[in-house]
Amino acid sequence: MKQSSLCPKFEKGMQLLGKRWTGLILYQLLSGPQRFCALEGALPVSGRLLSERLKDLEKEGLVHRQVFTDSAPVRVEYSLTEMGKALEPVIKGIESWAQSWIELDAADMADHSVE
Amino acid sequence: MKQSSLCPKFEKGMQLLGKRWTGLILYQLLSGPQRFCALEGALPVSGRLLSERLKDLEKEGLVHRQVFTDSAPVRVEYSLTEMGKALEPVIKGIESWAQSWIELDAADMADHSVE
DNA sequence: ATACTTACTAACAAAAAGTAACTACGTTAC
DNA sequence: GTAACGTAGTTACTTTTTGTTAGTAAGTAT
Repeated sequence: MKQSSLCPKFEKGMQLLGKRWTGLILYQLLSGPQRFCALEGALPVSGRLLSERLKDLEKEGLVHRQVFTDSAPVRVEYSLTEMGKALEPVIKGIESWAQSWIELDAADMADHSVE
Repeated sequence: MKQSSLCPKFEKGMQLLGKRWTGLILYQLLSGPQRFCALEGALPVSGRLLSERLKDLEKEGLVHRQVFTDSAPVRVEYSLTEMGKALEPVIKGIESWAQSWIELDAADMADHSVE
């Protein structure tokens, strides 16, 4: 293992956001608490990975998981904690950066059609 | 492949930043143009991946690659383009978020010592 | 009883990352 | 002159992470 001269907090934060899907999941949750299947439907991520990422995010304190047993079938709602909400300006920043600078090529367009 | 309802530009941007090391490489380059070996030394990333990421970032237009043949051994300097520099507030935002919210556990500390 | 829903988990194949050794090319040391 | 060194990578191989598909448990609707 190599040593780095970076601030370990920053490095850990980047490692978190630098995992596939994490950013998009947080972005989805910015619009309010959502259920597992809603996230699964909104993002091109499989249930397995979504479950894994949500578990990570819960463990790190960015996301809160609440189970509703009253209604059936059981609902599970995910929402942002204070820590998660604190990332809003960053995520919005990425969004507006992408709007200004990213251009799409044929491959990207293809990714957005159904197979 | 699944379809997503997200803005494809945002999704592409997130996919870019959501790759391992991309964020840290850009962070390093914020402090000025740097050579390959400087980046390799500053980050806990191997030459193989660093080379791969820099190639990606160059292709996407975030990073500029300049070869100096005058001096020997040949130097190669990487620097941020306008597009790359435009990410500065985002990266700084992640940095200050991490400072405020991330806490380190034993595992993270271990990652920062030499093996 | 059977099919359906939600929220997962298990098993396996494919892709990406990690590691170590190697190349090319000119430079300097002996 | 040749052996070792430094830079900027690349190749070959292993391990880890993702992606895909199918299956589970608990309750509901028909």
